[in-house]
Amino acid sequence: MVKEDYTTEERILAAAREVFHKRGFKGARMQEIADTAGINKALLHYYFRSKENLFAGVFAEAMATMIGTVSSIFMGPGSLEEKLSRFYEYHITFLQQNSYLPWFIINGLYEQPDQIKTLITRHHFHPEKILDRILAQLKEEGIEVEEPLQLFANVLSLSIFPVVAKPVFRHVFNLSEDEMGRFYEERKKSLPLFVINGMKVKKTT
Amino acid sequence: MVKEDYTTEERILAAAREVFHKRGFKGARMQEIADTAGINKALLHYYFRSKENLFAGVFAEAMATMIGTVSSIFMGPGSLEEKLSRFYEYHITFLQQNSYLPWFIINGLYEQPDQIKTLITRHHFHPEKILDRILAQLKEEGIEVEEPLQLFANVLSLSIFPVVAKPVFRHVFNLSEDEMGRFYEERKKSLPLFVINGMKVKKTT
DNA sequence: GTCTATATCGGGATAGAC
DNA sequence: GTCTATCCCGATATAGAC
Repeated sequence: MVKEDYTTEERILAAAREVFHKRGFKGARMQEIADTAGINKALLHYYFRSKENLFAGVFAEAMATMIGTVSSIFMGPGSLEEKLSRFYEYHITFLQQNSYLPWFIINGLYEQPDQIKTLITRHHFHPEKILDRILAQLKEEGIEVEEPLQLFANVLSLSIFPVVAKPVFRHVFNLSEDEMGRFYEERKKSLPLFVINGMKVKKTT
Repeated sequence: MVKEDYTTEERILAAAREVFHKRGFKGARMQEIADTAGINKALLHYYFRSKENLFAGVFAEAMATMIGTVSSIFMGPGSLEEKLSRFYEYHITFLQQNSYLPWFIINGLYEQPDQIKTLITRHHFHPEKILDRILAQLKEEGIEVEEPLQLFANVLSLSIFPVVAKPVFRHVFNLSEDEMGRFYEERKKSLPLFVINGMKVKKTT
């Protein structure tokens, strides 16, 4: 699972990433991380003083990766529809390859709220600024979004939730891995239009 | 937190529900459940042999509740639009009052997949049959849904995810409890139209 | 049925040899 | 830098008195 020709520290981090993503903070065992890295527990504590330390690194990386994939497409050029197409194509593919990531992040915020909040602040994650820039860009294109936060929530819910809830879907509808794969492929195609159409007609309250 | 005039067993179950919902299986401590119920640890094991037993009851109940709220509205009368309106009004309100529930269910399936699958089977939960009946009903109303599973995923993602990800939203956008409340109120109103419009135009592939 | 006290074990962390 | 052996706490579970 973990390649041979990396430094010990790199192998530990790779192992920690794998185990934490799969099991969350409380579920992860230092023993399993050590085994995955092909070393022993003592060495974990030699490189990283505590489980918290090890987790912090993995979580910050996960957060940065997630924010990166969400923002990268929208910061580029193109109309909203083009961006949504590229976004869902890119983001759902990414999520399929990292299906534990959103669960890991949400779970982290439930399990270790204070620690995580400190991390978010320390690492200067500012997704709200990215949203602002996206909105400004849309405004230039003549698209005025009434409720940015709602749109933001809608766009992300539609891609992230079905990946997080994958075990529920798989089991409840008794789907194979292949069928789940087709399900996600279909979503990449149908979601952009779904969102665009949903936005178009505004309610007069 | 837990009323006085219930039987000990009821008080234990109420306490277990509260603690498991908040902390998940691994995060929950038998001590905390005992304290919440106003008794001691030994008595937990007298009524329920193990932590697993206690969890099983709570999880089955959560599953049933969740499926119940999702299906109840759609099984009733009315057009799809009416149902969506009532559904989101009812479901998001329910989720606000039980914000740990979806996280608890998803988390349970990540933490204890085998145990949970057994539970789902044993308790005869069949949400896919409910979906079938809803689709049949829609067909009678002249509404043909091309991809039922996609629609199902879309409808649920939009209500559940923003509640599960509440801690992320709150922290990232620095929102107060009141602001989150208004955010959810706004969703109840805007989502039905968002979904209806999203469905209307079909892509010609 | 309910309690106090205790057994038992898993898991994070440390000591110390090499 | 890496290992073995061990400490020690926290948590589930049980024994046994009342």
